[in-house]
Amino acid sequence: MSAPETRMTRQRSVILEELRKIRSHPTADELYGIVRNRLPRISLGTVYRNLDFLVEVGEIVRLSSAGHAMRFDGDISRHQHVRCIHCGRIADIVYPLPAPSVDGIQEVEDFASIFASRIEFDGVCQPCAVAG
Amino acid sequence: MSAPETRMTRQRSVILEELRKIRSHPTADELYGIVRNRLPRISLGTVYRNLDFLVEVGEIVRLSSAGHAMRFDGDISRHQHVRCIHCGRIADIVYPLPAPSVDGIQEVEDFASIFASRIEFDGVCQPCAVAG
DNA sequence: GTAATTGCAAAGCATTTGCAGTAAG
DNA sequence: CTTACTGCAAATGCTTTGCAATTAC
Repeated sequence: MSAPETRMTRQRSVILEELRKIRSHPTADELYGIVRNRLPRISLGTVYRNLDFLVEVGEIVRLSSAGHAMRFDGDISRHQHVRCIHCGRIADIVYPLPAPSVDGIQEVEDFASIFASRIEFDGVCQPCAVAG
Repeated sequence: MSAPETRMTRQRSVILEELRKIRSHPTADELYGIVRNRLPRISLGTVYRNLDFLVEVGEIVRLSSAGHAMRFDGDISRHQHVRCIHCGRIADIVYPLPAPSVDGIQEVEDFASIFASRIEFDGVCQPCAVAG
């Protein structure tokens, strides 16, 4: 039982290409709209399946937005994000401190391992601030 | 148009009481199950509405679990969380570094303000580690 | 050729909402 | 009394999934 082979379909390459081209951290549905300009018959399910696949193999990053739709980032370099608490829009942020190391942790109950950390910021984006 | 008055209903007080009593960062549905032991006729909608209200007034904290169900914390003291990437379980963590200050931020496009930050950790909880 | 992947449509879940009835103050 | 809040059930929104038809390799 070796790992199944993977195929670079047109859909997959266009999704990856478009996600890398833009900087807006789109939702699956937004990316679906963008990709449909080039592949009018693609389905939303295919977009979701390919985003899952691309996250799995580390080509893109899935951004956790609490309660809101997930967003995706084609830029896998180390950086942090600010999320607008009103509309969910996400922007990149350059934060000068190093990512918190897992070494400093003092107390955790019932966890076997901790291997990643992330700093997240909350804010209000310009359009939402103007809209009140 | 003054702010509407608020009423301390039995449902609201039991929800808050039970959430403060446990340390498991339950989902709305899990808390619904717990609260139903004392209020068998309560509805899930009421649990959601009260959790929203309690978050709004700052009595409890809503924890953003990416894509998964939201979890709630009756402990509003400053602490961080580890989330199990397999089952979503959340544990408290005592992290010694100060929360990142918003002052150090160097670059943000299109954001009017940034006012909160949070460190999150990913891990694998004991039960999931054992389960493989 | 074979099986990974697709499009489509239906299903799944967490959460929200409309409404008539209930109860807190 | 007044109106915030409740239970119920239906609706919403995002994401996943089953299946027969494609298509990459």
